[in-house]
Amino acid sequence: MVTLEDVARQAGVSLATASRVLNGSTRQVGAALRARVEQAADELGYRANIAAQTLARGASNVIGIVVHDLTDPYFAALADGAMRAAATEGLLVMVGTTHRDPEQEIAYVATLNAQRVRAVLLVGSRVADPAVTGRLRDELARYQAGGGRAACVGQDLLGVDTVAPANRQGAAELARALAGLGHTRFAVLAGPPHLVTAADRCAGFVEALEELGLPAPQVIHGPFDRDGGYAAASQAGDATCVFAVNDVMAVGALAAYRERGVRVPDDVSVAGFDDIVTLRDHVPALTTVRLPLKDMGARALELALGEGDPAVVEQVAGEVVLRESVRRMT
Amino acid sequence: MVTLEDVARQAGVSLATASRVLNGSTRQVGAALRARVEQAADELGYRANIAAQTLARGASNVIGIVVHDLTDPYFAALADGAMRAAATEGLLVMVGTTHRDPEQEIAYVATLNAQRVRAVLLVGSRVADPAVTGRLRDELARYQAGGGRAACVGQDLLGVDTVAPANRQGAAELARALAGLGHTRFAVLAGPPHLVTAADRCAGFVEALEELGLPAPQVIHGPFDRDGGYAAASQAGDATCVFAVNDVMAVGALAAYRERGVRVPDDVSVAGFDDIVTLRDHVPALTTVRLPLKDMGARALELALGEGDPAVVEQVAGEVVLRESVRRMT
DNA sequence: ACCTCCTAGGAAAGCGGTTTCCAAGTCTGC
DNA sequence: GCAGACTTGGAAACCGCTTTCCTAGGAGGT
Repeated sequence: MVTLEDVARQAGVSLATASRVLNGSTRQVGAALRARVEQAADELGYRANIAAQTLARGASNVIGIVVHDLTDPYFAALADGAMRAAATEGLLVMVGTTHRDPEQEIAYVATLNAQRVRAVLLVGSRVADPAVTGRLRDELARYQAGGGRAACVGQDLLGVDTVAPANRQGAAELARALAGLGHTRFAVLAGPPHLVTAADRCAGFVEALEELGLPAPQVIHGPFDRDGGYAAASQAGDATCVFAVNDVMAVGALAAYRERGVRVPDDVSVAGFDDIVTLRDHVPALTTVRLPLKDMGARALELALGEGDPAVVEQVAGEVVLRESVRRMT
Repeated sequence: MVTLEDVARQAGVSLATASRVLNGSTRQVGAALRARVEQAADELGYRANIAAQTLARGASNVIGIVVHDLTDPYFAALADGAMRAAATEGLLVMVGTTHRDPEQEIAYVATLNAQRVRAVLLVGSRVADPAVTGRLRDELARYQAGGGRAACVGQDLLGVDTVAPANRQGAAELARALAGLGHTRFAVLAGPPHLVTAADRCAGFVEALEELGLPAPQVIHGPFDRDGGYAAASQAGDATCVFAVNDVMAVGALAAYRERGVRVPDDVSVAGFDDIVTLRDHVPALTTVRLPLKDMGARALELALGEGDPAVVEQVAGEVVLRESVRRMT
């Protein structure tokens, strides 16, 4: 590899001058030398060694994003939002996927700390296990002690800047909207009990029904993905309306009903949560709670990069979107 | 930040010993000292500075993946495959998205070169512009000259290891299958003419029809995404069967037809390409050409990491999957 | 006992940059 | 024409870690 020293030698200048010309500096360099250096760099095909720059400058230009699963469009949208924001700041992005293993998340924080990334974004639901959360907090604290910045999209459980979707309220509004259509017997495809996002959405829904004086819904737990929705739908009893705690599960549920000849929304109404863009052409169109995922990702990055000393928590409201997957009861 | 020197001092050993204990080495360290070092590191919350390690070792443990658009499930699947493979090798991943701008791709190669990443994966279609391709090749050559490894998922236009989906053959087989159902009047929602993947799929389809002695299809160009498919579908004439060069476009086309009251497959048959998993619950189920995207991503990483000196090109066959979005003509 | 060979530990030289600190030269203003 | 203030270029320290090279001590062989 060609180094800055090679360039300096070829241009007949000192290392310092070459560095100032090529890699930015407050200092001026005379036009003649500048030209010589630039030509030398070009001839030699010089590329600065960023590891060396990072070491010397004591600051890196990369950020880390940790998501649960990139192939889940929910995370893809959040990550994309954050990555666009990062790109406008001239930052590079390291992406880690945990495949929903909280231990992996902790490990990634450690690794990203070792990389001395400028900021790390933890994207995705927290889990309800205090031991795991505690260890993650410790790891984050260690990172922050070294000057690292962190933010989270999910729940405010880590003591860092957080973009928190209003899962409870969104689910509650959805419940009221569905109740407003005349439904009274509900089921919730609730996802895993330990996933806070799933639990919050479920709880918000259940509470709203209670406030409305409606019977408690049947709550069916299972995986948080398409197949989880598919499986859970098969266990739903005589509900007229089924709430899957995310869109991907809802699509699984719709598939299950379709296979069994249950018509949606005629026989049963189905609603999801998130308003995943890739699914907007689904038939029947999914009633859901829209979350501005890209904005949330971008906002999380802003927060992480920002100076705010006390961790800020931003609630993001969801918007109920009624579409054809639900019907009015007559 | 806590440095290795801090740890060494606290443990009362030399830097060398601390390094050997904490960051791996061929050399043995006595149990007593080892324990002291580990305890000191733990007490101080030491995390190795990877920038420094990279510099000292002259080799990094990160790879770069450049994709067009992470929110497109096609790229998400490919990237996920590659990332899983990377994880098993203990490699970290930097992801760059070009948003379909070839200049961005070139810029990323330069940046990843500067990062001295172990390998870079260029995921996604090449463009038919020789000037752009030439500049990208130059940048890759510069990277490889410094010992960098590269691979591509797409077309063999870069002189690097390549995983090449058999777009022409896949499209041709699809054409024969559709013709076998009795269709004779086709339209192709062909995507952008300069995108090689789109062009290949279109060409393979057109050629196969020609070989079958069928009339040439109507070819409609447009963007390579959902909205492109939507728009293009609106311009299709009296074809009984429409081939969208990727699934996402096909879904857009289906949406357009649905809105216009055109029934699929009764009034028109629609086929796509890729077999995107997220779309497998679409109604009507999409006829398509299945590509093993995750495997392709993983394979590309293997190739990039492998030693093979002459660049290897691996064709990946697609498999025609007939589903309900097409009908047999009677 | 004595010599050789191996081993564990430490000193120090890089890795490729950035940046401080100097020195020399160039402009000002009077 | 000269002191003083700016510029510009270079030497060298330093960023945090790895690794080579050296040394001293211990094990093993005879």
